Amino acid sequence: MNFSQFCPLTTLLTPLPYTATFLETFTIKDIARELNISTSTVSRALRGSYEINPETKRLVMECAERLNYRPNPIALSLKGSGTRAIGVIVPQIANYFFSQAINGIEAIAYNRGYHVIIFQSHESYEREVANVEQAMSRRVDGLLLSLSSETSDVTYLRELHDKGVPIVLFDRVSSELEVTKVVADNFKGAFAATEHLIQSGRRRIAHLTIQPWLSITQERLAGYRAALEKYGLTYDENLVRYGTFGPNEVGPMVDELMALPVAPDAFFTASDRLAVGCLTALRQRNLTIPDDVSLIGFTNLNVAELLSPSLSTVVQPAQEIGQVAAERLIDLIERKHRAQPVGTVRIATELIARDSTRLPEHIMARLATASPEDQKSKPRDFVLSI
Amino acid sequence: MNFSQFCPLTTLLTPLPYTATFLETFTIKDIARELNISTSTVSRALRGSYEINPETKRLVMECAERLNYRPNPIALSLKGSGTRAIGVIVPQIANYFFSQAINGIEAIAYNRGYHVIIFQSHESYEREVANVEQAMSRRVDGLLLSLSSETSDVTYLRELHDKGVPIVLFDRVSSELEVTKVVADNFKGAFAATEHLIQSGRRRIAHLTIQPWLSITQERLAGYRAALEKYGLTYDENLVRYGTFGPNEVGPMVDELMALPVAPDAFFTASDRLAVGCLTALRQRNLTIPDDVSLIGFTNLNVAELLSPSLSTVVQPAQEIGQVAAERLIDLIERKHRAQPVGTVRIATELIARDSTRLPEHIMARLATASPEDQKSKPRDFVLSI
DNA sequence: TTGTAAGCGTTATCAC
DNA sequence: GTGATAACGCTTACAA
Repeated sequence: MNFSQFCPLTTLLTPLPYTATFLETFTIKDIARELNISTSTVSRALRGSYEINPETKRLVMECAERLNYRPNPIALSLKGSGTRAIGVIVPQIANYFFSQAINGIEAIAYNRGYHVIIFQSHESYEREVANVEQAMSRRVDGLLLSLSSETSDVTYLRELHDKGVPIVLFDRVSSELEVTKVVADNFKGAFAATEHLIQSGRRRIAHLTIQPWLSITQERLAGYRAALEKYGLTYDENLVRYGTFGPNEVGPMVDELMALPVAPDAFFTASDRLAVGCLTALRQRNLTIPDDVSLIGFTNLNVAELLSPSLSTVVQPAQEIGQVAAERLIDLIERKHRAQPVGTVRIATELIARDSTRLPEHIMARLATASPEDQKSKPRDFVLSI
Repeated sequence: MNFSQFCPLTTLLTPLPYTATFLETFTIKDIARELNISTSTVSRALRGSYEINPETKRLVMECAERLNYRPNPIALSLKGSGTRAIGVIVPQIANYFFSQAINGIEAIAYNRGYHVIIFQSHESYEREVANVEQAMSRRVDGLLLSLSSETSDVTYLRELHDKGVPIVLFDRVSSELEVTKVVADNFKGAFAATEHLIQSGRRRIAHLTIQPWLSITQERLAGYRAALEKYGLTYDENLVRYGTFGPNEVGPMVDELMALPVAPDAFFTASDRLAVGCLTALRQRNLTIPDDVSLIGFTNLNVAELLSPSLSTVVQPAQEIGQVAAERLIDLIERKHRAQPVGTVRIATELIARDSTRLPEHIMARLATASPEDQKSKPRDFVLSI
């Protein structure tokens, strides 16, 4: 599409010059042609680089403005000046955590003039690699990714990183990669959740969680154990279950746990799905909250709100994680910090406690008067002897 | 990065030639240089166009394979052969409907070799226009969009469409644009919801809905009215409320409605948010479901599941809408159908009825024995005289 | 059947 | 200060 096509000479001579409308796309060539100067001059004027005649510059700017000139990002990319696009690879978009994270990413990216190209790995290692390759072939300026649960070998990312490609991991990170990472403070979150359950009078806290090899799983488990330890409760591995539970698999798991010699009096779940699955299972089995058990989830705010008032929760700061991750990545891309310290940023989680977690007051009162030994030795009595 | 850099001549002469590893990026030049032929020959061999010496072709293919050659999509775009990317513009990613829709879009796009570039309008007309402009400047092959609630003037899209840019609208569509549209069957969905409430014994059904000028709002209202009419109930505009309610604005609305001379005995809400807000408001006011009122929402499946068993719902087929929209768009881009009929595709909605909507059996029984006139004349008596 | 050269929009490196 | 020119990776007339 050439300028002359829209702006015949006669128009050029009129006092009111042709003005571009929405989405007509002009190039520096068009500007050069109208002003009878060379494209290089136009280019220079536009980015104000070399010393250029102020008058020429003014003319160029004015003309560019009038024609609504927009540099062609594709040509820029070909020249190697970056695409101002970042690739985001997540396991699933239709997962509240990730869609909120993407929301945060997009907000930052937009403000800083970047675009977001989304890829889903669908929890498949192979597809994740393909996605990365695709993103690179589109010459994204950087990569933001949350690893698939299948991914254990990250050498392909290390190669990339060694080649200088800016990479930031978020949420699902790998300890085998020395890149910037942004995660929720899973340890503190799990600690707070467990502590809250203990302070609510619970002693046998089951923990339903996801794949054991994920860093987030390990951190949460560590927080859970640390809280138990602080209150002198023994860690019982029978109470911890790992997996990729479908909605109908949580029920049997709950049954199994409730059939233990000493059944749990609380559940701490590690995800939206698990929280919902567990809640449903408990309801179906006519177990009431908080009389029979407590439930606390590691969930996203909106999900927690939907489930309210049944669910106490540790809120995952999904959006903020996305924001911080995007910020760090773009800083890296633009080399804001010559030597950005490669480290892990932990975003604080928030505990939202609902009454449903807490034992009824009269039982709490009884608990308070019991000696600590008493509490430890016969914990379930206090809870289920209602 | 040149081939010679990785593949010194000596290597070339060995029986086991150099093989590229992940993400080394070679060009047709590299292939040409290694095979001592011209880049054009390589290009032709690669896309099998002109008749080319089968042997040459074989050599080229083999070499391309070995070097893991990937055409540079940016160079292709510059040539004007399309970017194999589609722009998706939605009001909000972190909205379950849209994230599911995007999920469907991405799935189809991936299968057909396209990438998805996401933009959020944040319900702002201005930003929507900016997004479209950005998408076009990135030379996306087509546009998939769901209009912001602020958008009433769509001439900018008409211009684009007239220029031949493939466009498909989904969910939030405009009647002023003659493009392919993909929407949920809002009329039937609303009809089914309303009918279900009526069949569950309700007679004064309030309808909380979103902005009145949106097509989806109008279609739903039409379905609601049609169902009322079918059962001989009069339409009362006092029972219909429009708006962009925040979570704390639904409560007062519910109060207002319950304070009407003849209060509603059911609520039909038009979105996740409204359903949740309404549910919360009812709970806070100690109104029980279904004893006091019924509630049915126009929501997404996962949200409904989260709220289960409190909420009967008409499920929005978000993912399928995304899939169909993406399919139609890519068909358009690839001109599968020379003259694709421009029309509106309506994806069926599904009614999920939970017991919570239905009046208790003994009341239903009383209702059944009452004469139709009786039912019409004193509807609330039947419902609230429990 | 293959090679040469122009061009897509832009910037950088030269000259002038 | 400004204008040619080459280059980015690729496709495609046109020539050979």
